[in-house]
Amino acid sequence: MPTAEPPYRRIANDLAAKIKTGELQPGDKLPSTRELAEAYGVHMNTASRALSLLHDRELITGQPGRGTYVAERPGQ
Amino acid sequence: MPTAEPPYRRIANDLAAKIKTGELQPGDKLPSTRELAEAYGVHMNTASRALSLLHDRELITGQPGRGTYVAERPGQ
Amino acid sequence: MPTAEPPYRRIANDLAAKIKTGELQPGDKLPSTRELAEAYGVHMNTASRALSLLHDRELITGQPGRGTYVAERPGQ
Amino acid sequence: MPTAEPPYRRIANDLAAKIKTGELQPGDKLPSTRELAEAYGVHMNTASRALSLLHDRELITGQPGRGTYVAERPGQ
DNA sequence: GTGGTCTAGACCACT
DNA sequence: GTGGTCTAGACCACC
Repeated sequence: MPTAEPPYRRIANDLAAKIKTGELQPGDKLPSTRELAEAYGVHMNTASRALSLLHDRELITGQPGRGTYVAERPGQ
Repeated sequence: MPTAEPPYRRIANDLAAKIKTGELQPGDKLPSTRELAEAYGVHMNTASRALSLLHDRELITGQPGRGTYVAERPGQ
Repeated sequence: MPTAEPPYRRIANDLAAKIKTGELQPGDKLPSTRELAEAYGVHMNTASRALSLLHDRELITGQPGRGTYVAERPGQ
Repeated sequence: MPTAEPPYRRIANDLAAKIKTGELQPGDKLPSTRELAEAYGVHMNTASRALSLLHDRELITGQPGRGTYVAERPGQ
């Protein structure tokens, strides 16, 4: 059995999918780290890592503490 | 004698070792922050920081108010 | 109103954004822990924790007593 | 130009090389996180990550806080 | 009960 | 001066 997806990737991929399908539109505000942690039932550190990953992929922008938003050209 | 390991890391590594050796099994509940603090003779803050480190390493999971548990795939 | 982002994360993300946008360049010196604490109106501990997060993300480098600097390859 | 090696990998590889060449023998005690951080001029978080990597590769064993040691059969 | 966070003030080691 | 850590005590939200 292959290694399962780590939680932070699961969350990141979930959000990425919502962006891809248009459920989350460019410019939309994402939940805060704390809200994500509660929503997905994980530790704040895990939620933070998920957001960090999306930031790296340039799917989201902004200062997460002041509000994280879906990038205007997600995936460039 | 060179500078020693700080207590919060000592505690974190101690728990990590117990997970690695199987003394703590995936799904097992860890002692509460307060219990850990008492067991190691440190302040709650210090014990909390140790647990935070293990969260980062994805060795443990759990959310506030529900306790802390050994991750299902510790170390991925 | 849902629970907000904790200050130490807000500060960390704020600094991370400045690095990402280039407002803070690789090699630049960051404000000291004490300066950050004053600037954001928080305790030194809180500012220190924010910097620790950025260390984990490899966005900043430096050792005790020498100041903190933007990493050469922020975000790898 | 290819992405440079992140510091924590550089340190991990450095230690791994010392184990491979026999400069560090099975059973030898490794420096503490703090000592490693000082020796390599990096943050404690970075040194900690390097040790964690070696632990994952089973090159080292033990509870790092109580002392980390070169594994008896490094690389298995 | 649980974990998470903040302030306050102190100490240490290194530059 | 710098960053890193610890204690002490408090508060919050969720179960």
